[in-house]
Amino acid sequence: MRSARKTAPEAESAADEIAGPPAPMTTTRAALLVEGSDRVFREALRDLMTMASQLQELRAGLARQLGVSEPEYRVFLAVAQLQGARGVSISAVARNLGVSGAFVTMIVQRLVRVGKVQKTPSRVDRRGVLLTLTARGRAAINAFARYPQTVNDELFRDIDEKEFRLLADIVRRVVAGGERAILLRRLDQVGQPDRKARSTA
Amino acid sequence: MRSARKTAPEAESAADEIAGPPAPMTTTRAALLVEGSDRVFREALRDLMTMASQLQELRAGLARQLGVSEPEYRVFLAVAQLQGARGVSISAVARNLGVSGAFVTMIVQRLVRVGKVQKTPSRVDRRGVLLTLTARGRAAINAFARYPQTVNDELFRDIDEKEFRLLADIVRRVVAGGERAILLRRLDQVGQPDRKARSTA
DNA sequence: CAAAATAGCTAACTAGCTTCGCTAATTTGT
DNA sequence: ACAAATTAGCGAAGCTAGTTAGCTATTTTG
Repeated sequence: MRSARKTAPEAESAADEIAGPPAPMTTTRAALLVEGSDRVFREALRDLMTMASQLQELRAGLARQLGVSEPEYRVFLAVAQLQGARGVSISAVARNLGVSGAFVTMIVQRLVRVGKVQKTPSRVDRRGVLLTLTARGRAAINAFARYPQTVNDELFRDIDEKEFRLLADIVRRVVAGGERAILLRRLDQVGQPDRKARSTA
Repeated sequence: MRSARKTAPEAESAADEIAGPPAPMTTTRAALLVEGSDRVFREALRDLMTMASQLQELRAGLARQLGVSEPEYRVFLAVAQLQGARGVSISAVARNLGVSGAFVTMIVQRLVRVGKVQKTPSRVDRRGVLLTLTARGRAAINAFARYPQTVNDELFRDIDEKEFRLLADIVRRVVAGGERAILLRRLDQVGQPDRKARSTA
């Protein structure tokens, strides 16, 4: 993602600010409306999305610093975090990241090739494989630690403790709302005469 | 995106909860640490990411409801929102969405093919084109309006007005922090003697 | 009025991730 | 004990979202 808007707020030409058709509300909850308009709400939603892509971009930057692609970075961190004392399986990493096992397999191959991660066949299940960081991987992650720190510190520079806790709390509740909303959506869908029907089981 | 984590919090096997190596802090700001640990901070960051992908998933669901792909949906809404009285140019939509003009061109072609959007050559600039919703497009968006509403209402069901305003405010500041952080990162990069340059192409 | 900039288009390509189909090992039902 | 079903991992093929490069037609500008 290459920096969204530049600084050019010209949406039309430069002469008229015609509103066009009314455009329906995006929420009906009074608490989310400011002066009867959903404008602030839409902006907040957009900011949320912007923040999300910033976080992704920053993560991509950190990945580059470490010399790996973004998905490699995610898998690498997941292994670091989940390996415990014996190592972690491909499928556990896949579940943790919410991606397919086949994908983790591929990514891990690259990480092994560059010597950051190690695969040792599991002794208790000979189909399985246990992933651990190599010494080089651990060294990399330690040497690297200060970058996420500076990034995160800058990100939240203007947020004080009270705000942070509130943010954490609110976001947790919105995530819960998200789960509900997604579920609702699914149920709604089921009512429909089944379009696409395939896969997902 | 096919449903991330299910509900299975099993990361390893089921027997041990070994901690593994210490894992470096992800922030140094005291305001972000709870009891000297960055655990809450990391969780908040993860929640933020989760929320982002929920929003995306919900948007994808709305898109399907409308019978278009996700990027088509985004372009469609952007046109609806920016068209004003005369229509909006391809490049304005591209800027608004933060994607390349070429991409918008393609997406718009599909939307034109399915009759939701209209291209009329601009009379004042014969290179340009003005995008507007067709009658069918407008009808679609109106018939459709209640879906985003129910989704958004459910999403923020537990958030009251005060919290909403604070959230909007905090997020705005974090976005500003994100811009700073990204900039910093860029500057840092320039200082370095260009590592790797090639790789992965 | 020539040079540079701008709007849009097409084509070729990349990254990230999925599904499908396979093998080998494991678990389960009888 | 052993056939049937399941699970772990792998490779290949394919999909989607997006990009860049290069082109043409037009407009703006020194």
